[in-house]
Amino acid sequence: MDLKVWNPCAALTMKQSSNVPTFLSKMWTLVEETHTNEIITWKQNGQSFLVLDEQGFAKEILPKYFKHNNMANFVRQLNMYGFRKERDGPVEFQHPYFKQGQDDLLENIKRKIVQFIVTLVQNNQLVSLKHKRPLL
Amino acid sequence: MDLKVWNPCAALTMKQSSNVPTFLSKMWTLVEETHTNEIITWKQNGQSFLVLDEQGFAKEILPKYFKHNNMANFVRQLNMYGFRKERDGPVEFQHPYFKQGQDDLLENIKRKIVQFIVTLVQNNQLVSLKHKRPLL
Amino acid sequence: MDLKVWNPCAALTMKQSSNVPTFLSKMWTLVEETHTNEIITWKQNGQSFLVLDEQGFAKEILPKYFKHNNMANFVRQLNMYGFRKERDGPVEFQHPYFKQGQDDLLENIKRKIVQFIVTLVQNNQLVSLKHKRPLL
DNA sequence: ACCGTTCTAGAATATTCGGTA
DNA sequence: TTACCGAATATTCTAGAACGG
Repeated sequence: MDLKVWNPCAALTMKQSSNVPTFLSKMWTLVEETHTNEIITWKQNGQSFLVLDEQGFAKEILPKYFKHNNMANFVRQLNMYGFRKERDGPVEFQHPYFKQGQDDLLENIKRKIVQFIVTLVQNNQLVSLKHKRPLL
Repeated sequence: MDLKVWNPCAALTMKQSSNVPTFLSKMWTLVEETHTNEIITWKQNGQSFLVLDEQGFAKEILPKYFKHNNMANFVRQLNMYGFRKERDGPVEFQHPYFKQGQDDLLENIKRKIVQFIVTLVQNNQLVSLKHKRPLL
Repeated sequence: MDLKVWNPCAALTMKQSSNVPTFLSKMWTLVEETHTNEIITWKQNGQSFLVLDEQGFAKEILPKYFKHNNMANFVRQLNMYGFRKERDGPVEFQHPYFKQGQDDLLENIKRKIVQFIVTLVQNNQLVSLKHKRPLL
């Protein structure tokens, strides 16, 4: 098996101290990066981002930020955070709170929770056993 | 072995992020296209569309939008969405919500569901086992 | 807009007239192909297959047999037919009836059906309305 | 308790083949 | 005969689930 060089410490342009999950701040950073615009970049209007070179993105960009080099894993995370893919066409994802130049919106993006737990919580059937309080 | 060139990435005039199925937005787009009016075009009143050159449509237009080049497949989709063919005359299809210049009507067109499931649901014999609720 | 070349008509070494689904016969054929052994090939024991060059497989092999060029779509089909991925290591999938040189075993591989329908059928709650018979 | 990685499955539409009214 | 439909597989996008950190 080949030797992969992980570099999860690529310089982030936004401070990691905020309450924004690591995935979101890393992803926002790598889309903002201008010297990789041939691979991944904002769409013209800055309302979504494009992956122009899926191969290069998976093998060169991803391992610089995450512990893997698979596009499928990246997409799984995108969906976990509510991003949607543009159908038919080049790889394009969007989220109402993921926009060019506005990293302050990222904190509005919430990671999805396991659905059957959400339902139970909504039905007041599930509480935190540790702190004895509702979860949502 | 023959080499077929599919190019399903023809530019769409509608946003794909809408809730309109891909087939409808693609089809509406290709009928609207003016530079292919010799092959497929709106009827004079804009209430239905005509396929003037079936061969050209199948072999040149279809593979630009879909992953096939068969007229029969296209017609199957039309029927799935409730389009009806005009008897007697050139190839002409119509649907009450498919009109020239009005892509906002497309969202009213509903795709048919597998019939035996529809019937069972109407008889209240089919529920989603996952969510414990009727499917329709 | 980019131009993609689909060639779903690559010569098959097994006759398509059998009752084996297209996906299985195509996949068995492309694994058997010796001139692409650098990209995809049988494991030494012939009990599973390896994808050695995922990038090349997705962009060069897949579109020669199927109407897409995405690894994810290929994996979805594999799972639909019951193939399992080998954890930890290079891309390796296996199925008890998918073995080197034995295309006669392929007919034992069954495609999965939507699960909630399977359950209903097993409970004798779902029949074909057309032919008035159980569906399985 | 939450996030990240991985593999598999759900669900809707799309393509194909063949049958029926 | 022709238009339409049934049903299975194929393609696409998203979610479930297990596990570890």
